[in-house]
Amino acid sequence: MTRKPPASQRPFAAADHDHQGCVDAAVAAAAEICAGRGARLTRLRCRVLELVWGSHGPVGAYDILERLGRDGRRAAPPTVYRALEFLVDQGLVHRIESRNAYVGCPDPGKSHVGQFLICRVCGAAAELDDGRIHAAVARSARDVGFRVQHQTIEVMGLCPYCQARRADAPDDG
Amino acid sequence: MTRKPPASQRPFAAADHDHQGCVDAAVAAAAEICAGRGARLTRLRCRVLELVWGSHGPVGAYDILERLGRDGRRAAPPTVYRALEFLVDQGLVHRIESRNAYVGCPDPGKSHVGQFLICRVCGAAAELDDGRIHAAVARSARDVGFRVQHQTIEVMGLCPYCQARRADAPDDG
DNA sequence: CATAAATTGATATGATATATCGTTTCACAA
DNA sequence: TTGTGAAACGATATATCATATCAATTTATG
Repeated sequence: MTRKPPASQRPFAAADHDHQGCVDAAVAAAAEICAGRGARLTRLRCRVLELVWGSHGPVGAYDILERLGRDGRRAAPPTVYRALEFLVDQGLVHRIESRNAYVGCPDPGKSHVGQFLICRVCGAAAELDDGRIHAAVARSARDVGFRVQHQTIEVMGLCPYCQARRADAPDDG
Repeated sequence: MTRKPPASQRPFAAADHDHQGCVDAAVAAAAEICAGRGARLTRLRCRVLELVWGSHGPVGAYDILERLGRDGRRAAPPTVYRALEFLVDQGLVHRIESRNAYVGCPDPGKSHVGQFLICRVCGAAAELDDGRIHAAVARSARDVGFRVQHQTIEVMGLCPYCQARRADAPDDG
């Protein structure tokens, strides 16, 4: 379907990548998934998905609201939150709890509970789906008799590009 | 210092435990830690710590605010948030990102980045400090060139007691 | 005591999220 | 085509969580 390597091999996008391609791919994948489920990816929901994909970092609901307004579309908070709820339910978007924000899922057909690496400098997020992490959490929980329903794993730090940039200009901190 | 087993062996408290003992122990540990650091555990901060320890579950800042008010103490949001900031900085309290709430650290002398198991039914939280989880996350991040600064790991599910209770009355869901 | 620093009080506001109800759109059947 | 019910959306109001700012008070210390 695509010539790109799988998500696991390109967790962070380069600064000069073709981002419109990311948006288009996300919309196409979403359309296919929703069609297969009888879920309705309406114009509004599709537009919100595009806006979530405005960058590779988590985007706040009110940022999306403001950008919808720029479209000329009148919108209030519930409009955005309902669209986001739909997208999250369909696994097309993930909520980043530690940021109160939302990020597109790069592989919505597959992983629905991932781990997120978020760069403190550029804000980019990468989604991993590492079975070892999942298993380590599951095992540790089981050891204490806890039944896991959902894992929230969000890691803050520096992405490879921003590490390199910092090395170029070490006076920044 | 104490005859209780270590935190790793009692992650969830039984419903009928002596909770005042938990509060007293938390305050005593906090006093000792702050004294050792020259940090000031003022009356206000100590009271907020007690209120965070009002239960074993995460407590919202505005719940604390309301309870401070019941003391007869006039308080505004910044008062509570500043006290919480101090307590979090000292490692006496942790913020639960997925709940926008705060929970006491059961072992503040030791672990400062843990993993949290939170029961959806009773709200109780258990703090783990499992090196295997930490290591799995660190390794996975390193594999993609990400430099980890902070891990947020919050797991929702059912604690042992609520699992047992649900088994007793399976018609609840 | 005098002073500076830390802490707390008080007011205002920003940021995130949901409850509720009326209207529009859509799928589908008659 | 049109009627119908369900889903989606618009609109208003309000709830919930958090911080900026500056004044007053308390504390450590010379």
